[in-house]
Amino acid sequence: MQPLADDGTPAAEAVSVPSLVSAIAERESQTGDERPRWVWSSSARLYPELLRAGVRVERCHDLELVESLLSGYDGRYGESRSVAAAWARMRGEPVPADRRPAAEAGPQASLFDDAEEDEAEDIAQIVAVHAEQQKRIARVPGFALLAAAESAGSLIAAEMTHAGLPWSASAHDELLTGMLGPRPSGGLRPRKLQDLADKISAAFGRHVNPDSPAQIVKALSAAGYQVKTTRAYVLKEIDHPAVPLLLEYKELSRLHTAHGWSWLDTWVKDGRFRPEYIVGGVVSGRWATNGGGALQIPRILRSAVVADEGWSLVVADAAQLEPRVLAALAGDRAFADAAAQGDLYAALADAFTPSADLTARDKAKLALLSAMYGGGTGDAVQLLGVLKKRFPDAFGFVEAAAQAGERGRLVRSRLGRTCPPPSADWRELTSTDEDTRSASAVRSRGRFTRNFVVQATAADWALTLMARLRQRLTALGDPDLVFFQHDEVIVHTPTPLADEVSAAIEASAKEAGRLLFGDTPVVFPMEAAIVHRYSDAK
DNA sequence: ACTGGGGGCGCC
DNA sequence: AAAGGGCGCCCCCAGT
Repeated sequence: MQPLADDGTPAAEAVSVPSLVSAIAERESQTGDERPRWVWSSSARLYPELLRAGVRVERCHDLELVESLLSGYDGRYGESRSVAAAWARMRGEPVPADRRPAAEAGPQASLFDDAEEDEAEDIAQIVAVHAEQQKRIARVPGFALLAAAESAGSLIAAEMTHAGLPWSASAHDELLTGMLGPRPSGGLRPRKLQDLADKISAAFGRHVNPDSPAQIVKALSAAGYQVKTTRAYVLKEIDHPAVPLLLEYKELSRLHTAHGWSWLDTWVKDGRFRPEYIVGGVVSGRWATNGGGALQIPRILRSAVVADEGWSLVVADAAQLEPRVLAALAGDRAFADAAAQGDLYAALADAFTPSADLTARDKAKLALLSAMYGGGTGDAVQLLGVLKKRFPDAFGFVEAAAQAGERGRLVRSRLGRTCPPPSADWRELTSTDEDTRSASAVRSRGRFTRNFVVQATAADWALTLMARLRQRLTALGDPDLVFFQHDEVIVHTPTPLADEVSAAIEASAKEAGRLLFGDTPVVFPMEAAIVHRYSDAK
């Protein structure tokens, strides 16, 4: 493994060093311009080992992530993004198979110790692929920022795993015990769940496993209620004594299975929750996680996220991010004026008439969500009409994205992240003659591209925010980014620095807006709460 | 015994 | 007329 320090010299010379970790540490300990942008194949594979050795790097260029972005832009999705594959493609040679299947190419693989093995990266390939990527990046406005932000994200992801989210196992355990009863031994249900299961069977007058939707459907049918699914919102409409028990069972059962004691045993060590974040794991640019369900932590468990003594959590989320992104993207003057306000939905409310069950603000929110997600049943049809009339450019922007999708075309985020092309199956389903083509497949693709432009640009914004914030936090010293969930961040900081962290977050949010959209009236408020427990925010 | 699709639901 | 974006994780259950 031979990362290349790209310090501006056109042809870098290869230098052998006795210890790569030490060599990187030494360069990073220098000041200002002496610190390079490290060009390497993958932060996910290489950076954790550096962090364990106590070395942080300021900047990098992650060749694999950038290769994914570039090939996606060219409409080639899912092809191998390894340096060797990129090298072969640029020379028109046969693309070698990945050495390791994607599933094994995780960050646990270490490349520092076996530079002589076949894992060794060829520095000539790295130089050439990097140069080629630079050329491709320069052709697309915004892509330089996207590549830099994605690469910064790859550093942040590894650093967040390294730092871990402060997690109180005892608070978590107490919460579970309070809600479920004492921790059961073996594979038994906790007492509270078993009680509910017994009562559910009693209410139906027959044995019913509440974990089995099929059994619930049958039991309800026997009781005279025909349902197709047993989702909570369907059950809520049914007047049967088993229903409240089932709803309570579902909620507690989910807590137990997804974030119960076994989760605690598996994921929390030494007061830290360390999920593995997957940068670029979602096509829209959102992150995914591998194991731990880090992006689906139930709100109730936020009381287990507790700062260390003398430290605080600075919790901040972007308010109404996606509609603001739409406003900035669409350049709709009237809509952007509303998005210049602290409460965008309230600012739109005067376009809507309140009804018995919905305020004008509720209606504005519903109309916007429908426009961005492709919904629009019942009431929303009329609300969408209002949106179309009052904010034609904003409405037209998402409509155009939907139409592009329905025609099989690609759409992109502000910075150029591109949606995957439709599958061969989709082309087959939608390209046949009028009688047999699948209208639902066409519409489904339209909903996807309609949402993509907004969700992916929101991800552009969030990633840019994170990159800027990371730089500001480095200047402050001790504060650690410890959590990132789409439009929300948590920083763990010595309490005396908390105000400065808050200011850094707000400044970074403003800066992200400027970097993406330039001079726009749209604001991106991101107000931070300084708390000891996550649950105390908001 | 294992696997993969589907149901259901947590988060945004 | 109806039409609801993106994920990860658990369990069930049918197929092998």
